[in-house]
Amino acid sequence: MLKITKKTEYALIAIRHIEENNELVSSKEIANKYSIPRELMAKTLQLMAKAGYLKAVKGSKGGYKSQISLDKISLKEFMESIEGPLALIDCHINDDCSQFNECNIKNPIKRINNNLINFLDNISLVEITK
Amino acid sequence: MLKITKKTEYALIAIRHIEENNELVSSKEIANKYSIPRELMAKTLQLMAKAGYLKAVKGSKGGYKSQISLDKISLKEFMESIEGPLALIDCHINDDCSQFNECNIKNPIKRINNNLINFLDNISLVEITK
DNA sequence: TAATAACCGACTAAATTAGTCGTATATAAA
DNA sequence: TTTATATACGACTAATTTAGTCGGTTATTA
Repeated sequence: MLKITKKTEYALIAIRHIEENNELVSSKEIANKYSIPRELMAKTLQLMAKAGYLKAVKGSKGGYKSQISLDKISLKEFMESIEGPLALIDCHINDDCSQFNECNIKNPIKRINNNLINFLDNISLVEITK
Repeated sequence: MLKITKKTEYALIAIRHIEENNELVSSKEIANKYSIPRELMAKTLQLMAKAGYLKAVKGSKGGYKSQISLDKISLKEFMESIEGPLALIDCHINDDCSQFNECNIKNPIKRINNNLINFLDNISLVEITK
């Protein structure tokens, strides 16, 4: 419960590593260094490139470099671009909960959810490098 | 990611319902009203009774009643008594992560995790009734 | 042209979460 | 004293989500 996924974890490890390297860094290199399955690391980096956080360079000697300022990105934004919208329970994303009408906690949970999102939105990615 | 479980959700629904009823309330009654599987609701209520939040009364005409003041319990405390210790990633609970030595985000994540726990510890269960 | 790296989708495996079932015990009422 | 109904509890199955793998393509360097 309340866990972050490995994908997100790997993404954070990668973004910190890349940020601390001026050179191009390959997925293989990161996977090796942190004992992360190669394919999974590769896929995650591709997601991050797609989201605009990284610049990808193909071919031999290729790899990734950072394309962002960590202090401009919130943890919330970063996580959502990797995993999709965050919500404590699903009815906050898709309104199709059959129990919805009777549910006596939807409003309180909604409120707490918003506060949580806000909490994550106030944490900048720079925090990861400290 | 970052979801709360149905068990926790059902527990919150139940605690609010019970709190707003002076009489004994049975698991069946709650399960019916909120379209929750009976057995699951029953099990969850048993957990809550074990944790001391509810008083259980056996037998026909039996059920549960509240044994706490919601404002005395934090969301963190409540969730943990139902689901066990909260942590964004497992290495914060059991120290046996094989990637631990190389991990470059363990400290930042630990910090963020503590802040999150703190956030939940500052929300009282009364919030659920508002 | 060989080696290497990003790219991408489909797939399988593992783990967690959700829900079920059977059986025992306690209590109230017919 | 029997029947109905409630909690108690552990073992089990089903469903969903998360983690990881595989095969093939494209781009670049040497």
